[in-house]
Amino acid sequence: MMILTWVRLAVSRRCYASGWSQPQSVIMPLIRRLDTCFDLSQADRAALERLAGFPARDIEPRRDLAREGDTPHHIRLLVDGWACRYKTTPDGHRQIVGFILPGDFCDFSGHLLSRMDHSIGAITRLRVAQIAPETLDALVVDHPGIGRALWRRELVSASIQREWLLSLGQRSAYERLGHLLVELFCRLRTTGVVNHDHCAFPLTQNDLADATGLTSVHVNRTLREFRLQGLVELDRRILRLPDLDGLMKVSGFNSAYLHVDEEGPVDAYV
Amino acid sequence: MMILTWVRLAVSRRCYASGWSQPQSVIMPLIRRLDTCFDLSQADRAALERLAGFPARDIEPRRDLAREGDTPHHIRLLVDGWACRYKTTPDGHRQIVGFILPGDFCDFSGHLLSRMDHSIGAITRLRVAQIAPETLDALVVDHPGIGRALWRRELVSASIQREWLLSLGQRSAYERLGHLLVELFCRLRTTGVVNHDHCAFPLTQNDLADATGLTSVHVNRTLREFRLQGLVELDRRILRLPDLDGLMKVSGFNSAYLHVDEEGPVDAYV
DNA sequence: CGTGAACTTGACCACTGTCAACTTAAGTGG
DNA sequence: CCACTTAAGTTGACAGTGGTCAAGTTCACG
Repeated sequence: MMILTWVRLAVSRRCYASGWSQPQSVIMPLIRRLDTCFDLSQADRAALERLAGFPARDIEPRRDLAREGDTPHHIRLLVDGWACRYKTTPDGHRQIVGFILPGDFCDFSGHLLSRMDHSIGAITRLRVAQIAPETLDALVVDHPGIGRALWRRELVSASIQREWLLSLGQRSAYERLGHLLVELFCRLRTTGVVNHDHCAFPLTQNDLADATGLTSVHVNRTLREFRLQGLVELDRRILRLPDLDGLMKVSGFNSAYLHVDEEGPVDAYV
Repeated sequence: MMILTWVRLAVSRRCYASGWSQPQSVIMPLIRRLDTCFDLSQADRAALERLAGFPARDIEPRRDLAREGDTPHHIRLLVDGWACRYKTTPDGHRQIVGFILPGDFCDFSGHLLSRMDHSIGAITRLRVAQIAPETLDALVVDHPGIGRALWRRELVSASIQREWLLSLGQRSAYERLGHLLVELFCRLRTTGVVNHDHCAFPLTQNDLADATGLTSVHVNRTLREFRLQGLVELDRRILRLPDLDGLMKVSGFNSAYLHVDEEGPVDAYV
């Protein structure tokens, strides 16, 4: 109880009071993410750290960062907060197709493809750094290792999308929701915001519904079942997974698709 | 396993019977695909054409090219035939997460990520060219335009995956199946195997079910409804869409996500 | 305290899955 | 050429997962 209260305060400070990331650099979340997954040389790290002073700005929660059809002119790096990629059908149904966590790029692909094929929405208040394409261009030319790491991050995103397709197509509501919670928990660990068995979790049941292709009513029913079984506690924006292994088991979770701690081939081209 | 024998020129009877064009060279499908979508310079084209004599081999229909967990050592280019990417749940349900058409690479991402996070299965008999990573490496170093085109192809694949997520999560069985048929029809046009309103279509109703997250029984029922409405005729592996615009309408199809005929930013980095 | 967003629950039901039997098509060997 | 075999397609009866609708309650915040 005491712990939960402390975390809640920490969450508020982190997500809603801007200025959390002031003392640190805007680039730290990115470095941390690349570090845990890939092999950056000292020179690569140093080059990245030179971006530390990059200007960042805040985005209000529940606002759109980009819309389908936009042509992005900057490459935006999420420094703090949660965002999501989503698409809508002509008749207005929304599907969240991915979550963007600190250290992820927002419109990396939109830049190469000239138009966004999906929208990006802020879940919480966001802190976003804008990087000019030329800057990133120069960086990857001088440091192929960084370019490779960034591309591998894109490929991991594609892998996660494939796992979501498996979830939406073949898993039951119960497995689907459990799988998503485990995935987010695992990904959050690499950003260092998980304490033991719980973490800040700003998604509403409606967000979870849009991500799993369920209705919020059914998400609610499913969460109740998880709660009764002692597998998930989700209350006041705090997610607690008291039995992570058990939850992984019932949701058919295998972390291989996240490609964590995986070395790429040494001779890989950029 | 290197047991499979290399066959240089044999094109399967089945492929001819299905009405597929005979490939002049192993690299033509790739050039055609890159050409229709992106801007290749004359030098880029020439460099690609120098790969024309690359050895290709045939794969039996319904065999796996790769399995989840494999570490691919070649980059394989599909020259002729249809393949699919798929994943399975622990309890054996299969979800097709994408189709690989002539001119597509099979294990581009698997190479950079060291392990396949999904399997690749042959739908028809395949003709596949194996390209050594070093060869492709040298190619993209000498011709950044090719590298950019290849990466944009990967990003288009990711975009298609997102559209599938929208389908699986938010569209009805009817819309979902119609949407998939239109998508495949559009993509096949860029490979030049579509005649007016029909084309060879080797997918079984079971394949369609695994791709749409439905059962084959329900795919059958839905196809019947399309047939009665004069929107789809699918018989003996020939797909006919007599009213493409009508089918697009009822399935909520908007081709923007395929990023066809889209120019990227001129200053894009590789 | 008041207000709105988020959450919760129950009653009802439809879209799609399951099961099973049958038909048709395509290939195989005698 | 035909009988046999097997995969693919077709249909009906029935069931269940998850959606819809509607009425609450709780919570966060001004």
